[in-house]
Amino acid sequence: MSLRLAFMGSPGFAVPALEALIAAGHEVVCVYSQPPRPAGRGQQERPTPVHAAAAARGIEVRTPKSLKQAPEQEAFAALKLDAAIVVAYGLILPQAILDAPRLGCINVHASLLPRWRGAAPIQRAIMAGDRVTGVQVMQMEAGLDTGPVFASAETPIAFDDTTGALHDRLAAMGAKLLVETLARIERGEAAAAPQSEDGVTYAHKIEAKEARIDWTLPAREIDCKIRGLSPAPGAWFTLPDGARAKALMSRLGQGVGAPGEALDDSLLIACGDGAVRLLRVQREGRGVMEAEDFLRGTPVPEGSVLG
RNA sequence: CGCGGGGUGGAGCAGCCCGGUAGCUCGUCAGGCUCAUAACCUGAAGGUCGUCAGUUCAAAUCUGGCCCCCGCAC
Repeated sequence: MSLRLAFMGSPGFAVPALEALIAAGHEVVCVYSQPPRPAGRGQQERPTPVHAAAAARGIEVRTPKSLKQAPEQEAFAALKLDAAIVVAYGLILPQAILDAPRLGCINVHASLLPRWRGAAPIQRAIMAGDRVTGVQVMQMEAGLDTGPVFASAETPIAFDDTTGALHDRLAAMGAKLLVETLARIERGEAAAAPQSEDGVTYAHKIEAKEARIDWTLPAREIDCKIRGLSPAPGAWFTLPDGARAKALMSRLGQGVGAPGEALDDSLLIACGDGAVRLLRVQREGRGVMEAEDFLRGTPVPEGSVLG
């Protein structure tokens, strides 16, 4: 059995889902993704990861800036889909789009709803110190990640998890769960349960200014922020010489000192409460490296203070 | 052409401004010391200095092109 589908997604997180659908034998007739925009160093236009993956497989890619206009909605309806699979697409889907496919629009979301509805569920879960998270497959509604849930899968968040690691794990889990759930829906065996009305939280997009480390905060929070913002955008601070650096991995440590003060020669840094040991660091202009390597080029002796 | 930093033995860096026989920390290998060690001592191996071309008696160092990596902004 196979369904006639459109896939709507943009970042790397969505690529495994697209590939899994194809591998499962579904007919992905069209892929929607955010339009290429000048971005990054050099301001070159870059297609999204989903766009690139779809193009590489010869699938038609559409990149409308909005789906609110009638022509786009008509073009979508003309696909005569069984369902549209939406994974981190980044555009609001008007009711006309949600209603067009026979089975509606089905979404893969990287959190245990209703916790962390919104744009950055993986980062927010780690930053908040959650012990567990997961992926869910749900029926889309007009509201932001409010639809009833078909299926979910959980995974614990380890003390050394980063957004990067969790992202890859959840992307794979989501792809698998999506294919399994789609099969059940196809057989008419799937039931979607409404989300709880309690425990709703929103995973707001990560803003540049919150990536700076405030050493007066408790070590626990700083550790979670470092891992939650790793590898991108990366929690940053300033070195004694004024250069900027990112902390990509850390571990809670023990010690007391003025916020930002190095308590030994190995990047044990005092926070407002407790201390964190920085395990992976990147100085501006240089590559990411383990603390041991970093310190060989940029010593941070006990007593020096980070900003 | 958005702004900027960088490519030097396996790793991280210095040397470049003021051309002249490649340095530091670590790692590796061998030997020594030690009850023992990731500690200490001695010795060794290992580098076309990203790449192409130019200037020069001489280029890691000066000039130009190209490739790659990264920070900021977006």
